[in-house]
Amino acid sequence: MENSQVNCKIEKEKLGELAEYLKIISDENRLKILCLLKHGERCVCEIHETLNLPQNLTSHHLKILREAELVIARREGKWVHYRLNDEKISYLTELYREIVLGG
Amino acid sequence: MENSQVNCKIEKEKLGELAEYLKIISDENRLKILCLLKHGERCVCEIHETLNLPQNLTSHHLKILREAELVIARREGKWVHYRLNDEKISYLTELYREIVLGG
DNA sequence: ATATTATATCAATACCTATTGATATAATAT
DNA sequence: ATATTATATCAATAGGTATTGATATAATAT
Repeated sequence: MENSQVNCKIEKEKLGELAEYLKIISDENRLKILCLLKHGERCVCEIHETLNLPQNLTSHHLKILREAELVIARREGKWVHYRLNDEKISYLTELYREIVLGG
Repeated sequence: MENSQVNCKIEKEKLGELAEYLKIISDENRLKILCLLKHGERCVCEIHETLNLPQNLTSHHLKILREAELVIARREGKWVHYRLNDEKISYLTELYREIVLGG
C-alpha cells in the first residue's frame, strides 16, 4: 500500500501550506528581510534603510510576512519591531523536508 | 566585522538563485510532480495521468523544472522519462538552509 | 506512405502581485 | 493644539504566469 499516489494523497493537505510558504519566501526582498531578521529584532526603519527599500514597500512585505506568521510584530512607542517566528519557520522547513526531500 | 549587512552582502549573489528555486517549487502542481518523482523516474503520460493534469500543462511545468535543472529528461522511443536531479536539489536545499536558517 | 501515440509548442486569456506615489494613522514632543 | 517621526494603507500601474485549446513535432507501427 505504499505507492506514490497514496503518498501524494497523504501529503496533499500539507502541500498547499508548503506552496504558500514557498511563494511568500520566493521574493528576493522578503528573503532579504528574513535574512536580516536572523540577526535579531529590527524596526521597520532599520529594515528599509539597511536594505535600501522604500518604506511603504518594506511595510507591504512585512505585512505579507506577518500575515503568514513568519514574523512577529511588537510595537514600542512609535516603532514597530519585527522578529522571526522561529517555530513557524521550523515547522514549514520540516514540511519542505518531508514533501520535497525524503519521504 | 560580523554585522547583518556584511552577511547579507555575502549571501546576496546566492539570494537570487534561491529565490528563483523557491518560486519554481512554490507552484502546487510542480510540487506534486517533484513529490511523484521522488519515487522514481516517470514518463510524461504517467505524470499527467497520476496527477490528473492536462497533458500540455504537465509538459509546460516539466519544461520549467527541466530548464531550472531540477529534473532530468531522458527520451526512450516515444516516451520521455523524467527524474529528479538530486544533486541540484541538494545544492539548493543547502542554500535555503544557509540563507533562511542558520548563518 | 498513413495512422497512432507521446510529447512539446503556440496563442490567448485571466489572474495575481511587486512596485510606486500619495495619503492616512499612530505615537510622541513642543 | 501643532509638528514631527514612524508605520500602514490605498489606488494605479506594469509585468509576470498558470491555465486552456489548438496545433506541431517526434517516434513507432501498419
